Amino acid sequence: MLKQVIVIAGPTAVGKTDISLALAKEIDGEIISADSMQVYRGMDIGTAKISQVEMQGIPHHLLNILEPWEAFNITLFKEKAQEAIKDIHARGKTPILAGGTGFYIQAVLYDIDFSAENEEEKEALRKALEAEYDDLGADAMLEKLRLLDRAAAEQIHKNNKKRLVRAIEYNLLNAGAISEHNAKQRRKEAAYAHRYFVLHMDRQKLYAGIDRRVERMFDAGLMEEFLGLVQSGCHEGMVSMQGIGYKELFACMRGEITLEAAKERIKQNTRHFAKRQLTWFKREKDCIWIDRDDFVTGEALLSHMLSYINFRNI
RNA sequence: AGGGGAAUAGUUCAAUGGCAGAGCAACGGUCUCCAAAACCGUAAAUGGGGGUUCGAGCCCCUCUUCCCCUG
Repeated sequence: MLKQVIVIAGPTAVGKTDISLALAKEIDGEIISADSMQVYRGMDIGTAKISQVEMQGIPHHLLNILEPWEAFNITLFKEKAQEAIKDIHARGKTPILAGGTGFYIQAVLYDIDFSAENEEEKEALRKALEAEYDDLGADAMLEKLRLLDRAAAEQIHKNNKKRLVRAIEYNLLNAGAISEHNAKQRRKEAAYAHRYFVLHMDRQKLYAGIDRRVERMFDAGLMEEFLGLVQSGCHEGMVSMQGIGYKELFACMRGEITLEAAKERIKQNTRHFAKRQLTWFKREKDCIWIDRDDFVTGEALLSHMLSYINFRNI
């Protein structure tokens, strides 16, 4: 019989943190953060990370596990999340996977297979292919992929350098075609008995909330946090510094744009991000969509969610 | 009040009197090793009224609105 996992997802700033906490208290759960940026230590304000005090004793996993100069990716996330789930189950508790990175949630929930490739070999090949893309152009690279994997070439747009390069790379490093691998992964059944909640609200309200939250981040010292990270050696090339709320501040620091412009850019990027998150969740199967506006109080929302959770047969 | 200038998509700007375009925003989508990343698509405009012309965003008259200068 499959073990249980609760998922709480939704766009940024919709209020996942509060609800996850409330639910964890109610069902004796522990929270696993499904977030690609909150894994980094020292990036607290810009990622809207929950503080130690706010956790109220509920264990949180996968927060602050890396330094900002370390690289993080879905393979690492999946590994660590699965470890945490196993550990929580072993202690008789319920794991609550909470966060906004849909890709990460999917990888864990469906136990997506990320083939073990030789890291050094892969990195070298990727660099070479990226250089080739820049030299020969998109059309030539798409043609290259077409010869290796016709189906993949039809699915990937030639302008999407990252994915085009990854597809060629996969086909050169592995026995099969990436299109077949992907098709196989897509057919997988969920690895856990789960309830996949997606929180959402009126788009205009969400956007207004995002704008307010960015203002609060600056009031709370986002610029100081950023400058501290730069001082300790963080630069634009790092994965962590691709985070919204940080990447925009480099131009500001160099005097290329004003602080006000940087703020606006952060708001804009966050709104775009929220939209992309929603697009992802819309495509995900078996989601229970919860409109926050339908519930006046947190208690009402919580009891609604609990009505979906049956502990004998989830 | 007088003089001058402007008015094109939500916005910033294009368009010899000859098929009104672009960037950004909005909206929709893709996604299986950087995913807070990367990429794709859609909709959307000539301020109102008259005139000249085969044909007007463009020329003329008028109204409206905005900006600048003078008092």
